[in-house]
Amino acid sequence: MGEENSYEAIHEYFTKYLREHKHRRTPERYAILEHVYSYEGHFNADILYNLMKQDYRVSLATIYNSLDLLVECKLIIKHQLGNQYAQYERAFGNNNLHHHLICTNCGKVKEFSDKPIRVAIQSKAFVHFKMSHYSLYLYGICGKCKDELKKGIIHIPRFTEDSDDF
Amino acid sequence: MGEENSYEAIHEYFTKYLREHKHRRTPERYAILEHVYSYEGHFNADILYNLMKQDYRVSLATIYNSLDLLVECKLIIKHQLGNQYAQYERAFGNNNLHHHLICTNCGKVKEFSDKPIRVAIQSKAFVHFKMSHYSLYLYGICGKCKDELKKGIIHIPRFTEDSDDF
DNA sequence: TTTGTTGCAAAACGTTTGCAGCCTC
DNA sequence: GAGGCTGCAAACGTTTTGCAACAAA
Repeated sequence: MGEENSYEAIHEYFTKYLREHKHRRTPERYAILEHVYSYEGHFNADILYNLMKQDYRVSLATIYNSLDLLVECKLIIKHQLGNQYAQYERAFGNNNLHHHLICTNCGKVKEFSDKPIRVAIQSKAFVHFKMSHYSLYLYGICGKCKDELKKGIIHIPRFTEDSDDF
Repeated sequence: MGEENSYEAIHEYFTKYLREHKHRRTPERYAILEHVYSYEGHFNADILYNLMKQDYRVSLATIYNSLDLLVECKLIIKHQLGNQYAQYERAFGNNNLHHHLICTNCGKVKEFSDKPIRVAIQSKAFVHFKMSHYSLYLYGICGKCKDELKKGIIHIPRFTEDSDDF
């Protein structure tokens, strides 16, 4: 898609995708796209369902169905960060070139951006694999939890050959 | 398994962890650790359960309970690659310094290793976040599926385990 | 003895599916 | 008019939980 990330461009892109794949252009699908693209940050199916219920009659099944479709046409990105709700975020109009920090203690998710990492990953090529996108999750302990856990810290010996100094 | 010394260290580390956290050293926990550390590659709770059932009386609940414990003490790594079974792999004695290629068509998972990527990620430091480990997943289309898609075979929503080279 | 852990079964959870009717093409 | 899509509810598959019995501390 072009670099114009206005909502009209998104809408048009979706229309083109639906038409080319012989999927029907239903009002539900457009309503879902609209809500998704006016939502800042990460959301899940339930959040979206409850948000939409306020002013639109839509079922959870249709939400899931449409989210799949939006993932398929790369308008949104799906993250499975645990066995709770899958998380989604829009792919355009958002700063989507980010990675995720996940606190293994409290489960909080934060985003960060890092060019060297991005370059290293994107310059990787495979003979028998065509990369479309990637997800990088860094797990650890956030500042808040670090303070709270200070009492019970145990020493963890490293069995790995490479030592990692963060 | 030819790594007697290694396994002794693992066993000892686990014992220390259990003791320091005031968790009981039950035969089930050691049996699970043993099976996990003699399993090559990725596995899930169900695979482990069925494997252990053959020569050990253990319940799925205890499997899950113990896997959590092993994740907690960093003896195994957990991957949530979709909303199917969570996948685990041992953290030591294995080449765990790898990333994952995931085919978005057939769901096949393949490992690869890349030093520049590893270095870029590991050299990253945060003020309010202490990284313990990370997961990098590259999504795309594997060679096999690329060929099949070319011939018009559409979507194969299957999760396979056989390792073809990417 | 105390109480953390177990096996078992049932419940919980997010997601998918079956179906009758609706609506896009 | 055909059949893809919808809402609804029931079913699904994975994981967690409640509980009585057990066993490690």
